[in-house]
Amino acid sequence: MVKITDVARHAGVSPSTVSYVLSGKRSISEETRRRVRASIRELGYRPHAGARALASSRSNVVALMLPLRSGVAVPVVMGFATSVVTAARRHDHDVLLLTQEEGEDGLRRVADSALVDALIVMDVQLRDPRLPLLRSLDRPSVLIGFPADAGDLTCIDLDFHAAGAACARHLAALGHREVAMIGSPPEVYERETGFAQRVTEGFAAAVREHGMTGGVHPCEASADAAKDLVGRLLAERPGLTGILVHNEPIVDPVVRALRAEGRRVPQDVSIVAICPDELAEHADPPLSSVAIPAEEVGGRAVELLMAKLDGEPVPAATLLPPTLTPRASTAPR
Amino acid sequence: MVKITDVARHAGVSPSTVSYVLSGKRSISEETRRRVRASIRELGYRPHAGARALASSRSNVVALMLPLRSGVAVPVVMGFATSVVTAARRHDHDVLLLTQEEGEDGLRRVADSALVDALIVMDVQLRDPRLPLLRSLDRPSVLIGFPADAGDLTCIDLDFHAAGAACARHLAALGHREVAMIGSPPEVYERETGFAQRVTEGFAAAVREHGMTGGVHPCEASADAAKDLVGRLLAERPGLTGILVHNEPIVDPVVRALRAEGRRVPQDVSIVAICPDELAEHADPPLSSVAIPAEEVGGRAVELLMAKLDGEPVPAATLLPPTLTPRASTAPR
DNA sequence: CTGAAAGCGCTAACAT
DNA sequence: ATGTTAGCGCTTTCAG
Repeated sequence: MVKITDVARHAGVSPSTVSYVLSGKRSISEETRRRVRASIRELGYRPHAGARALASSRSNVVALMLPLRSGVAVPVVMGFATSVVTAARRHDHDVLLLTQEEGEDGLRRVADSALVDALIVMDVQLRDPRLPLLRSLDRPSVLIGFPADAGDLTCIDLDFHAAGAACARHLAALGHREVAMIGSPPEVYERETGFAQRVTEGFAAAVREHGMTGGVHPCEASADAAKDLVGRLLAERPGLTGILVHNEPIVDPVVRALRAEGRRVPQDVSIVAICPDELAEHADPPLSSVAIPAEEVGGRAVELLMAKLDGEPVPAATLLPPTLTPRASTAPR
Repeated sequence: MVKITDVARHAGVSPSTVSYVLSGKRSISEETRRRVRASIRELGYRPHAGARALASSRSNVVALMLPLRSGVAVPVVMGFATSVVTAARRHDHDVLLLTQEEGEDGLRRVADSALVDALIVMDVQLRDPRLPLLRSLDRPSVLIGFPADAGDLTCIDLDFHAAGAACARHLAALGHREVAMIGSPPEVYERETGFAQRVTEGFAAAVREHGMTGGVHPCEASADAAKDLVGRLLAERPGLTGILVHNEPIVDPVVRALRAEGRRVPQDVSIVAICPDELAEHADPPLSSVAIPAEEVGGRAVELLMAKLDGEPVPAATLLPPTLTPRASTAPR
């Protein structure tokens, strides 16, 4: 194994000079830098990560804890993970993968053993048991999602309130007056991640603001429940022409239920969804939708983390503005 | 930070004794072990990962390189990743996540810097540029998938030949005599991962063996191409009653095309697919299928790696037997 | 069964 | 602008 002393000897300098050439932490003459760089290349030198971590108390690794639980869309998680890795590499960091299953112990383990310098935690619940732990760690962290009481923890996520509002506004702009939102199962609004609640609020506020009528209807994630609900909605509100669906598994069933009731999409009823792009694109018809910008969330989360590692102040909350992509499921009334 | 000397002092022993209690590399009296363990717990001691790696030249971290490219099913990749992490933890190892994008340089970087002890590489191509590199590294690795020339590299994957055969056998057992396989796009058979080729061979062999008739038809991954091909097949072979589809994106389109031609599934034509369970379950009707056992592949890959790290010999090739799950898309002729 | 002590390879004062 | 050197915290001979 090639070590720093080998490089130093080969370049005719001291080990510290090699170290400084690498870190750029002090000025080096052009000539010396050139020689050292050449030696490094020639010998194929790679600093030993462990030695470096020991001496500098920086591992240049960040932990990323991902959820397994169904309920979180797999493509979203993957997109998020890859963008975190890519962004981390831009800052010369690597990513250690943890599963939600490891929980607080896992986070404590990698933090206390100095395996990682910082942590990113995805799928944060409203009352997440990991929060007190993260607060107690001496290492910076970023949460994806907003817990009930974030305190001074750094959080980032799609602005779900704005997403709900954007969907209502989209329907309003198309001339719809009577709308409805088909939401997540009731229990999701009670515990879980809180974003569901925010969508309903944003939707309701925008409905009011644009002088439309319509409320929010939680719905179990089964095709039968969707069919029932759609039937009921149509019966009770004959003038209904626009629906926001925020309940991934029943996006398709809702459309099918409408057709079964003799309504065409989008000619008779327009549908907007908050769901992964993949789902929206492959639906029949392709759905106008707001997607979770997984790539951007991941990238930004890393930027926040790096700023914190550098001791820079960062905003406690970052809300990413939603983007509504119009597709074939919405039309003017 | 609590260090080993703190624990040693607290327990009234030497640092090396603490180390040996932790590693179990030499016998310790019951009494001493008890005291040391108590001190460790009481002080909340965690060995510094970097220091440990430096002293022992073992980081207890394995690299996992995952593909981003579309074409590899996202849920399969995720299932694989989580099973690798879970299995690695059972062996007291952590997992460093790399993206395919990082390529050979990424692998070299983490290996040469001693960041990782071993590597798992997914989505291995027939002629993969990473193979020579992996061979040249002084660290053990396991490949998911079989390249054209594996040499003595350790590989593991579903036995795709057996999978193709199992599907043909399933149709034969149901009494089908005229069958066909709708395969991947032609270019997949030329380069790429080689497994596509193996499916066709297994299918063809079993068709012959069971005295059935039927060939393999590559197909572009578009609904139109699927429709064309189904139309042609039905026209040319009026007696056709069984189809194996090995082309994820067009599984649904094939079923729809059959219906458009007036054939019911499974009453008129039986369909078997080689695709992720998720897709098969949600199809209409749910598809009899062989899935890639992502969980098992991940777990076994880690076991192989750990064996290699321990200097134990392992088989160069591991082929996991396929499991065909009968669902609603196949019926007796 | 346990201790003492020599590094592992690198960084960061401290010098000059 | 560069060199010298004292650790970083742990494992592992070497001794007993």
